[in-house]
Amino acid sequence: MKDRAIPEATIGRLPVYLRVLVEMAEEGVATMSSGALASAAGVNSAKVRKDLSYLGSYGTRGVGYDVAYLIHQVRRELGLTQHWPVLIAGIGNLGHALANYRGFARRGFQVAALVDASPDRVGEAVAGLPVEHVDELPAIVAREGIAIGVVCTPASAAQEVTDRMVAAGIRSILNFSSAVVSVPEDVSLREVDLSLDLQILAYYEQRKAALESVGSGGGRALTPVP
Amino acid sequence: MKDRAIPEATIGRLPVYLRVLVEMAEEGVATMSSGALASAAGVNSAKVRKDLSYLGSYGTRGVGYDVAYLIHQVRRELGLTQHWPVLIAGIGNLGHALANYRGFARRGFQVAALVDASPDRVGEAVAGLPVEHVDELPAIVAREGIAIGVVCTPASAAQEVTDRMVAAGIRSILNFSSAVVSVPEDVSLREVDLSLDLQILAYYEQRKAALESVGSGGGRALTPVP
DNA sequence: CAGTGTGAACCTTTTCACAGCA
DNA sequence: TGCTGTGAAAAGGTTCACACTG
Repeated sequence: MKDRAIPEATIGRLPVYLRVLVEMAEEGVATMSSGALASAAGVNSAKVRKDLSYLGSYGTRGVGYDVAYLIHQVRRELGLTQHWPVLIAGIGNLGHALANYRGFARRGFQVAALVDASPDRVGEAVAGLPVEHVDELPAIVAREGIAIGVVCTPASAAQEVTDRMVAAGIRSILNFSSAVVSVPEDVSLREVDLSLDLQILAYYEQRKAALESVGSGGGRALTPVP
Repeated sequence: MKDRAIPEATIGRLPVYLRVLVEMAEEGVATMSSGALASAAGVNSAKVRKDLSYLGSYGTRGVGYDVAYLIHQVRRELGLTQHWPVLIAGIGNLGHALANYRGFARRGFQVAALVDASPDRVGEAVAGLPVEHVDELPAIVAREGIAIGVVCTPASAAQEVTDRMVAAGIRSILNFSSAVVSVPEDVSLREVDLSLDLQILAYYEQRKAALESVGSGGGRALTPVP
């Protein structure tokens, strides 16, 4: 291990390792080698070792890593030893689904409040929580100690609701709306586009189809490509 | 522009550019510079130019890019000029939300079939489609010409339903279940973990909190870090 | 002796900087 | 003059390979 700077790429993989480790712990596995963890996480073992070495030297040569201890260390590094109250804005289809999603709570993210701009939805109960009006944001953030805001509104409302979140003191925002929004420099923002990976799959699918038609019917026969 | 190999990093950004371009086209913008596109997409302009140069030389020096023409080129490259019938497996909260998600259809991905393993759900109509039984997969894939399968089942069922999709001839799979699944080499697979970005935000949030406590109450005062 | 931890080599991606064109 | 297209430099990330250790 070295200094305090963990590469971004590693941070992005820690949640994956954590999921595997927790699963293994539940199955009673006490110890795991980098190779085993790698194949369960879908990466290679050198990467696992390098990633984990940024957290410290928590492995045992000739044996592997203690699963329970490593879970603790990864959680600590990611900041998952504390609870993070989350607010969801925009209770449409997706907001609904996320409010009910078990995976959040399981990882320490408690959905603590829901807001929407439509008076029709305000008052409705979703996932055991009342939908409140977006005008209440500052009060809700203070009341629940909201740390992270999740934007599930239509694209047209995304920037406005983001601005309101920032004004209410939220400094980490996860944006599911398909609109690019901007935030002040001290606010963390991540954009998730549900159709992005579908588009990437389409690219590779098209590519496969192109290769095949060359190989079979199309032009001259060619060596099939990896 | 050079040969036929577009870097993966670029492929991942093309959908973002496309979204911006379509939005601009709708607002009547005819021409856009790399700088304008960059700031709307949240990247820098050199990256935009390099990315677009892989598609060909479609810009005009001193002017910028023709929005409509560029949209066409990006769509062509991503394979979005054709339609891709999509099947969703696992009609829980998330499956429901995705079945109703407008963003898919808008980008050429028609949700053409829904399957579930629970007899309770089979027959139910969701988003105007009947939920069918997962046993019907081969018939459905043939009938609808399914190109892409989306896994929204609980983690425990993910590998099985994936195997069934592969057996039925699907060769592109998008996995929303929080389980790592494996597929044969000729099948494309992408994993989306909805709580991953939340965990990454937690990491940075924790970091900000740590820096602050050092700056104010904690130890010696320190220069605040970017 | 199996498996970690890590420098060093390698590859990919980003950024710079500027020549060249509309 | 303003903005593209692109080599070349820099940064970042991955993989190799092996010394070292429980």
